[in-house]
Amino acid sequence: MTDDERDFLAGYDPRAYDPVAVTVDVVALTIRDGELHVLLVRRGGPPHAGRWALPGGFVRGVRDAEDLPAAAARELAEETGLQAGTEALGRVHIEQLGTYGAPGRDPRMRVISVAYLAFAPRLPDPTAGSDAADAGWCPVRALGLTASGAQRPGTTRELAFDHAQILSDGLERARSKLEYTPLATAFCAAEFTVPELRAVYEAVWGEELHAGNFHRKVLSVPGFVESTGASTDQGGRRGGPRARLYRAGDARLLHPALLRPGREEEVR
Amino acid sequence: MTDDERDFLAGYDPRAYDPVAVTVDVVALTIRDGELHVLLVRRGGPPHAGRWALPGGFVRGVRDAEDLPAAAARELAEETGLQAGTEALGRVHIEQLGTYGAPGRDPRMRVISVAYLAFAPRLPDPTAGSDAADAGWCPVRALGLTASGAQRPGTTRELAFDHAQILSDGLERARSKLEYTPLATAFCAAEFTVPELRAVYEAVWGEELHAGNFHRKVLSVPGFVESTGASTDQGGRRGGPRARLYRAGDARLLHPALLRPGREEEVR
DNA sequence: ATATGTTCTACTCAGGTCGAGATTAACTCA
DNA sequence: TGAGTTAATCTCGACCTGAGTAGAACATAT
Repeated sequence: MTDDERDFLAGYDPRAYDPVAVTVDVVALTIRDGELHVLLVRRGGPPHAGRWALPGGFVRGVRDAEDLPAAAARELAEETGLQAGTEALGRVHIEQLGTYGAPGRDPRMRVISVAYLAFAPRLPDPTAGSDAADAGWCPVRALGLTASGAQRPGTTRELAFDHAQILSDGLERARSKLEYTPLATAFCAAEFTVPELRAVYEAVWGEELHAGNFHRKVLSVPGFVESTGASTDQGGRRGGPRARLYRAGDARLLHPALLRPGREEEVR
Repeated sequence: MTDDERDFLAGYDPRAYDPVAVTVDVVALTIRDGELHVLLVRRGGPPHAGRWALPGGFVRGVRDAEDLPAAAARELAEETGLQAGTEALGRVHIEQLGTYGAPGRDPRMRVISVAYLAFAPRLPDPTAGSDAADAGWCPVRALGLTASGAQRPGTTRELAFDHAQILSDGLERARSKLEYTPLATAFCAAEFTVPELRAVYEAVWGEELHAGNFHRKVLSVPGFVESTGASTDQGGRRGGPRARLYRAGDARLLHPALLRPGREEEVR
């Protein structure tokens, strides 16, 4: 049977072809207490029972056929207990991350996973209203991810399947997108201060930034933030003047970009 | 039936679940006669008979299970007549572009396509040795793509399915990657001159660059190119001194980046 | 109330990069 | 031989960056 004949058959009866399952997995990131967190669910049954995994599920193919971003939004809504169409879910930014389909990544069968990346302001705890056995926001730092996408040995929360690699790719994407898009505003409330925005960058990049230069650059990028004219009611927790309030501007790209410091170690 | 029960069944017998087919499509780009070209095949049968499409095919799921990048390389090799493992194919850069799975994008059934992007130096014409009815390198400019990814009405070569959108995404990825990676060297021969490298940037970006500034920036980026010490045998076609020869360096990221000019029109 | 420390915002300064143009040398073609 | 073309280098002003400083506003402790 040639490829053409096989493709022809598969075009009209996929059951005659090799069975492949498609899932959607979500890397949902948020910031809690100044630290970056990812949404994880604990697997109830085999394989990898008891391990933590990214929320996900099979794509509905024909009945209730849904687009891939819609499937990702549905998975996120199911795990976080947020109702679709809610204003809180509407502020969530969702984008495609990549597709993972290495043979053997799921021991049961051939599974191809389309991974999505979601950014959101602080979301509620997913303990209530979720159909997963256990779910929660986990500090990314506690997962012991290395630069190559593997987990350091001895990590308490071992991720299932190749989810450590997917999460690592998602983190790199998020760190990179903060540089040249106004994505950081998706982590903030509707109105925010420049120091709050700086805290987002510091949490995602994992390093402290120069407050003065950050302030100057954010305000100099056209369309990044726009002033509301108001200020915070009180000063900072440990003193300082009241910060001015801003909301997200209409720019989709930051120019000039806010580049990460310490990128001297070019990958060779 | 709840989602959990359905997932359980699908985990062990995918035929009990909604049928979804997975294909791999390839956006193969090369430069011929100073212009950017994409590899297209003409569809023999319905749907979209007679239209041009990106080369692609179904993923082998269980028998001869192959990884997604391997499937993309296989599709490219089949259409171009290049043998796998050849040195010419080894110089081809392949990366994942994105996954397209909107319901109805293929009228026959639910098809989810994982798109790959391939860059290569000038490859042979795919007329011989290919199993497709017709295949060839098409100038990207002739397809009349708009910024939003659609084709201008009246274009002679109308692309099948959502392949105009996929190609448009691939072009934007390629243009962007030239900025901060040494990808342009993948379009060149093993040894090349700075003007040849500049011609690659001009072909992909579609605009002329300042020769002097380009020269200075390429040589100032550490690890981008390294000198061979040799020069070309003859000067340019229409005169001029002999250009020095370089080969690709070991950098994976360009710092500082070579940004596109005229990006003032930030997307708002 | 006063003192002390913290934080937001604004400003300055040296160094580097960028775009645009000019210049010199090398080469082809008529 | 002369004209035109091109590679490679240099100059110059505008702009951006990181680092540091300074002042004003605010919370907290004494």
